[in-house]
Amino acid sequence: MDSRNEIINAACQVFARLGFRGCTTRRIADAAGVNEVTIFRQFGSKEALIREAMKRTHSVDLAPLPDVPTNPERELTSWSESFIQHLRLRSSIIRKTMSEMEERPEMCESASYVPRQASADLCHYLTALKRQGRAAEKFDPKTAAAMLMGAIFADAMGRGMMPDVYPQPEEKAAQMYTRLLLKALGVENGAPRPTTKQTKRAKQLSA
Amino acid sequence: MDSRNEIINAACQVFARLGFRGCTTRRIADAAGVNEVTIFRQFGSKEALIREAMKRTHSVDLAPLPDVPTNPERELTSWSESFIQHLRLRSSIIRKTMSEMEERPEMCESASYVPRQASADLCHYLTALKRQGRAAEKFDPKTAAAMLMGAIFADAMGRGMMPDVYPQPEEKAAQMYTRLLLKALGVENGAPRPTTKQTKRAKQLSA
DNA sequence: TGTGTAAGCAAGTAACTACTTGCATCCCTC
DNA sequence: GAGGGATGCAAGTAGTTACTTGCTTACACA
Repeated sequence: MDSRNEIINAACQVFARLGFRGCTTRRIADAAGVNEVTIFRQFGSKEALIREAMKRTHSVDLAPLPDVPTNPERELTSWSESFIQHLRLRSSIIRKTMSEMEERPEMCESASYVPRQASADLCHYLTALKRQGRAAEKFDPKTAAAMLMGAIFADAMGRGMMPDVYPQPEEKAAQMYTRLLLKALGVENGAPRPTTKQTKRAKQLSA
Repeated sequence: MDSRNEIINAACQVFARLGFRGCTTRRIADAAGVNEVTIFRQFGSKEALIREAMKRTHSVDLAPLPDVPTNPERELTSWSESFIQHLRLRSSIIRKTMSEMEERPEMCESASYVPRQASADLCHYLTALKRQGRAAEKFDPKTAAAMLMGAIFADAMGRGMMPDVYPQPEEKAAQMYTRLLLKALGVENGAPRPTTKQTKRAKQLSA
């Protein structure tokens, strides 16, 4: 039962390098150190194998974002950093998947799980930030989330190809995007700004 | 000499749909309404044909951005809109190119021309904006440019796959990203804010 | 009217593709 | 030690791939 795992891992690697058409059963077998026939005995067909391999690579858990923001810059920065790292580690396979998706729409479901989850988490956090009255500017959480995630995604996909287009140093990029976003939202790192409701309470407290 | 053009166009279409490995000479010939042998007589090899086809698809001129900003919101929004439209029209071929690039690095040069140009134009504009003293916040032009372009790029690539993750309506997305960026930079649409140098002159003038 | 050039067509090459079959070998378990 | 399941190996199938060759047709130009 171990060869099964090795085959799936090998399939992931070869797929990331060469895409669906390029990852032939022979190449997968070579990479797995296994006879080509074993693949067909284990999975029935190349398509079934790739389906399993994709299911595995795309089921990942993201770093969580707190339900109640306390330090937006720190919390968002560390989320952004873990997200960009996730994308960078998988940039090859993500590129391949995005390119195959039109031809093989069944890949879409598993592949879109992570970005959907990330977007939902981020939107939820930004909405909480807004409700806390910490944002000086009006903004649409979905647009803001798409902006930050888009910047991170493009960086992870494009930096290898055009390093001079993206901010330096690479390790600070996620932080820089995050800070820029927080400025757009008018979020400072101090205590929540009073909302109209909170104002009375705040005044009473300070009196 | 006309069949040459039709072959190149067909090659672009088939490549956009199926990528390098999927765009077989037979399929290209069918799409061009031409005998397969003609391809080899005209271009010598499939690789040479694809090279020419890529050269053609990636040589595009972008909407210009003025050297001297006057109305940042209007100017940047219309630039963003033309950029996102450019990417949307070519999303299939861009996805394919990005996915093939690791395997065929020679594609990189022609494919990276447009985003490099766009980044340079945008950086130049944002730097001018800064020098004019119109930005209330300090910012790194390259980071800001990467952020806006990243948001636009991710939208153009990802909306088809996950429409609910991106801001609605689609036609306003570029504008929304642009506005968010301008807020991050602290740019208002009025006259340039005085810089320290300009302050004296401004005071003299107003006195 | 003759000539050159671009194209079509039919056929064929060698390599590769996913996938199958038959048989030998291993190791685990009863 | 016998049986069974997983694996390896050699061979083969039918289809596809890029690319070639030889011959024919069509049109343009002189």
